[in-house]
Amino acid sequence: MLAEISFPIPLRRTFYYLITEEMELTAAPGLRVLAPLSKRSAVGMIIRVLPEKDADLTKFKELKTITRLLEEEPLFPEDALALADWMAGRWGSPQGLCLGAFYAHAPEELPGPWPAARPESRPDSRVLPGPRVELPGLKKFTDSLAAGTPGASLLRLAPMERRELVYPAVMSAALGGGGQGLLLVPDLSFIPALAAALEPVFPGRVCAWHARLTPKKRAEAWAGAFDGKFKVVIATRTGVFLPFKDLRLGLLDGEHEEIYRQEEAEPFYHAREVLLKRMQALGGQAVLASPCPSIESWGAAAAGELARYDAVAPASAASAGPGPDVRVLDMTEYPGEILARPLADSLRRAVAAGGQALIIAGRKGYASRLFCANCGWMKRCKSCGPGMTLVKTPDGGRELLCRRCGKKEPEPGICPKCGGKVFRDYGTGTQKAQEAITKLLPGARIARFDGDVLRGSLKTMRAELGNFSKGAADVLVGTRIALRDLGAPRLALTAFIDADSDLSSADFRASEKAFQSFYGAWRLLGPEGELFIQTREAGHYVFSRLAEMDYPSFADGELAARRDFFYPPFCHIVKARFASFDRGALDAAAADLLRALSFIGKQGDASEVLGPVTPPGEEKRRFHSEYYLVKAASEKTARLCLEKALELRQRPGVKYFIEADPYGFY
DNA sequence: AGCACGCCGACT
DNA sequence: GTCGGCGTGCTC
Repeated sequence: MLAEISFPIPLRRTFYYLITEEMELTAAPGLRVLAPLSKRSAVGMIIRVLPEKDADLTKFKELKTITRLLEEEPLFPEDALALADWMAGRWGSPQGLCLGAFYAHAPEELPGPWPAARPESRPDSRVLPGPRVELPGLKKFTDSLAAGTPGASLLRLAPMERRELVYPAVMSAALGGGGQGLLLVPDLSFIPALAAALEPVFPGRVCAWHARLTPKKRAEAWAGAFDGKFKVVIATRTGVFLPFKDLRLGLLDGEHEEIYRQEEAEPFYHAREVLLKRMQALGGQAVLASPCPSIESWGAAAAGELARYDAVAPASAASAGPGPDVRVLDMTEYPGEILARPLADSLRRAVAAGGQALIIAGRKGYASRLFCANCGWMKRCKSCGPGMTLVKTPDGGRELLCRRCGKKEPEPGICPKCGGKVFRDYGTGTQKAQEAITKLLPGARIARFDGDVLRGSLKTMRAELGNFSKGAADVLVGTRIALRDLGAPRLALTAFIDADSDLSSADFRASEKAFQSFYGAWRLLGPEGELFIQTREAGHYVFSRLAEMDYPSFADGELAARRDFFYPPFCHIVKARFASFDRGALDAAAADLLRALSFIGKQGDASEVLGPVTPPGEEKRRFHSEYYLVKAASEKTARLCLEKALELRQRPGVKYFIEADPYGFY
């Protein structure tokens, strides 16, 4: 007999090995094996056991034999093989690496009495009731969890979250009948407080999992989750692959956070999707929680795929209470000003009163939008919405570019609204903002936090932020990154100098991210605080319900826009980028791709191929690069496109970058 | 990913 | 004359 083995190596193929007669009794898919591979020994996983006659062995000369089986029963009660296959198709990484994510941290020798110690779990008398939480809507949700019906839900949290109260209540309700819970968090810094909050409910059985564990702690955590010693594991992204004896609840905190997407190294995946798939395979419960859910999840809830619960007071009641004030400033009314008058006045007042302010400027290196100097009219992209950017053409001319879809148009000579002939560009980076504030507040202490400081050194960066938090500066000028790393100060004022730089970015998620930034900035304010947002697009729906921090209104509007412009969750995007010094080879590679994707658009759905897009500024280089985007109407079509793009025979001298669900397009 | 092979530069 | 840089190729 043969075993087909998958190894955690970046190869898109599996290997056949002989198994001994002794192994034949227990060898089965899902078991790890030790086997000679090349000139070393490697751990892999059996994906199939088959008779020799069923395998095509003509391509190689020698069959090796498996050294030994590492266990007698699969590590994962759910089908890890099926999950890995799904991951591989969904994000295009080799199946072996996807499967490897599940067992990469497993010790070669499994701990304890095993597999005997895997009894059915029973209601657990050691689970104590969770804390009492008075949040409208939460009781209904915890009751539904306690009923134990398998399914997935979206839990929208109150603006002031109170996760340390809500999550213990959720875990207690879901696990009272037995089983284990997994709590995934965006960052390891969230773990200690949540662990402390969960400890009273599951005394001695709360465990942490993250990348910085020492090898010993790591082995303990892995084994404790595996054999059921731990009731709840609080983990960062990679925790989604941990083994559990009896996983009943997977709870994803801050489900909108981009950190859940693994894009730096293979295997590529999104922990949110893996968790949903895994809990579905287990027949357990999945909960996605966030005060401002991703539009993907919002859409899934609207489509009935997720049950939505709102653990918040109704918007009307929330806006009636005292809270930070939100003011959207229409910059067409303040032509030429970096800080509009109302913002300048408030800023001066706030700092004079001893308060601190955070000023968010536009991104560095951001190419600004073009608008009419007379009436403020701005050229927008017809097919996807955002303001267009002025760029130089290879022959030295100028044209307008949509940074989102790559559409190009000639530069307008005359404003279609007022007939004006003078156009100006608009956009303010941190440096310009700092100068303006220095001028406005001559005596103030101003700190800066942006890409330049970041690149300087990690220490400088920490120092700047730390000093500001300690009150050593009155004003912090930074980019959006500053929001993420600032602790929890009680600010008197925060302001977005150029909110449009976020809205017009290359990413179709721009509005969603912008709202999340506004929300994040708003949370940093003290009760009397003020949030200012300067924009030339005051009519944009992102601002319409901002005053009440009314996320559902925004999300409904954004979802409608995604439907109109055919963006996720209504389509699946596959991006294929080619790079080469050889123009001809690059063109040939692109032609290969278009040939392979020629079925797109012929099936009567809305699927389409966009491109080629040349990243701006690269037109004249000796080194060529361009990309195509497939907007596929279904996940199935997207998988097919991804598969075909990955199967392309690679032309020499051309680099291929194939990606599912690209976040930024450049 | 490992691991080996192999082909050029700079060192005891 | 060897040590060692990392480009290339292979793994049942």
